[in-house]
Amino acid sequence: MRASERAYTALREDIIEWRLLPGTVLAEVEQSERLGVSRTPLREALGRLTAEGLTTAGGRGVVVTDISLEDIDELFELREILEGKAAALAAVRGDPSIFTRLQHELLRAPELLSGEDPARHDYYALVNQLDDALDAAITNSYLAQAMRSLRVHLVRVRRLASDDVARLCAAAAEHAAIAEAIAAGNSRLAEAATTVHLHRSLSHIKATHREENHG
Amino acid sequence: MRASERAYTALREDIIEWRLLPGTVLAEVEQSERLGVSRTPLREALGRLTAEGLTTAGGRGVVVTDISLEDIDELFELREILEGKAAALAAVRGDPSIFTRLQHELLRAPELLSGEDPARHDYYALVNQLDDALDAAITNSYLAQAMRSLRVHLVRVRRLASDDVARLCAAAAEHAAIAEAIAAGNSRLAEAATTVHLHRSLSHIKATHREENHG
DNA sequence: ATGGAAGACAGTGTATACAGAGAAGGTGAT
DNA sequence: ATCACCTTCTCTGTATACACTGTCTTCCAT
Repeated sequence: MRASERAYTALREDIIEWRLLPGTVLAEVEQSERLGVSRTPLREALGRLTAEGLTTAGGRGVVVTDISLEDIDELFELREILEGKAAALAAVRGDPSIFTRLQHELLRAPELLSGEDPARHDYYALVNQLDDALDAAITNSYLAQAMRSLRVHLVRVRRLASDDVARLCAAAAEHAAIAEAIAAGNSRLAEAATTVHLHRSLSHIKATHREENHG
Repeated sequence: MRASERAYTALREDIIEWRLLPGTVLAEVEQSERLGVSRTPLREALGRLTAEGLTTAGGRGVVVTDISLEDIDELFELREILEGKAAALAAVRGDPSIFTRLQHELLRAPELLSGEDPARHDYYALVNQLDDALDAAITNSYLAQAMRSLRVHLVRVRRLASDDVARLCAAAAEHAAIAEAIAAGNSRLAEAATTVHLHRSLSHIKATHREENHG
């Protein structure tokens, strides 16, 4: 694996997992020594992170981007636009059998969550399958690219919320509803189901965020 | 100005103006010598171009991205999603007086086009003002960023179409209609006017593109 | 004549050295 | 004591040298 790739992956993980907090300055010599790569591949990694919006190159050095509550609102506003339309397009263009299968698997998600995996690996893999199926069904690389770039920030926000089993079960049911609507070819229902899901996710995130601030 | 910035700007111009055609391989040594910069800043420029989608880093070297007719359809599909919603949001959140002023200036656009500027500089500056006003009005940096990244590709496509005065006058009238709807606070009308405008633009581009292929 | 292997070459990926700019701290003068 | 200026240091931006990988060509053997 290339050194720049390693540096990029490591820094991205550190930012998403909130080990590198917003406002942290990523000095080139410091980070290159920490990650065991030279400055050149590190600069490439920082460039990619800045292009994704995880860092900003304003003035002196590269700084980890902050995510405020207003940012989360804006993030979900765009998410609703993109994913709502994507679900509608998938309902028209997608292969129903794929989404029917995903719907049934999502309805069995509570079984996955009762397992002892603290990282909920199987659960998130299943949700990623739905995302991938959406990307493939819409047959629009620009839209898919826009959604991919948003998901990076979303994962970062998600780490702020408490992933309790109750919410994840509810989210799986909402995902199943989206898959069902797509499989049925009902674009308006698919878009509506996506809107509902995103609003519930946002409410959950905000609620847990408020709790943390008051705790 | 930094060398990497110069290289980025020059390459970007060359790609947008179709001086570097799709499929061209941008070898590092070759381009660094041509642009008079070292390989290091050139690599940074290529990285930014690749992040924007103007080039791809697949396998051997960096290659200028191709734009097919299907790509244009996908591009405008996403554009309609983003700009339609942006117009609707601007109608709710924007300052009406700004868009009223832009509406009136756009209605006088035919005067600008009757001038002898072959680059239509004043005209495009006015259209850019509308884009900037939209960006500011929506108060959503993620949506604004998504639209900005699309506009790069749009400018590239626009260079394919013949910018005849008739079409530009019609486009100005359509822009004025969008501004009017935003100023009136009518979000549904603003979105509809945007949809109409984009469909007409797309039809025009496709028509001229067909002509060129048959000519 | 054809296939395979080896060497040369081209081109990227990485490291390091050097230069310039900006900030911080200290010192002198008022 | 405070302010201004100068020095110095640290950091980024750039250039260049080196290494490695993949490919193409050529030569030898069958």
